[in-house]
Amino acid sequence: MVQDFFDSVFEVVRLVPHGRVTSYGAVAKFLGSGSSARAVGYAMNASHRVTPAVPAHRVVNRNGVLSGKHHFGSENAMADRLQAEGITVVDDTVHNFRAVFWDPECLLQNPSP
DNA sequence: ATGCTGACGTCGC
DNA sequence: CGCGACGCCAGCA
Repeated sequence: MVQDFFDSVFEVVRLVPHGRVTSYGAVAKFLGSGSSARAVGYAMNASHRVTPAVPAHRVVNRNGVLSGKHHFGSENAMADRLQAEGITVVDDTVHNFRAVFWDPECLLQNPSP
């Protein structure tokens, strides 16, 4: 039993591999609530006050757009971090989004400790 | 105490 | 094909 929808989101986001990104809907769907993508996004809002720090910058919308980059203190902070991990970000949008996209369901197919 | 908004996604018309 | 409305959760005025 999950303690909170937020905690679940934080855990999944923290599981995102370095150099990979995921989408709100993917996390929401993984949690079992594909309709709560919005709640996932809002969870990110509270992620900054959670420890350990949640790599919210690795979470983008379905279009691969850095929807919440405005919430990172600096508008370039999110894109800069993604590029620092090897992710190409152009015009606040993740290039080759499909290539760097990481789905939490991957854990179910490749349970890596 | 109540209501609204907000980092999305999916379905319908 | 384009646009709108709905559903979800929590924080904040």
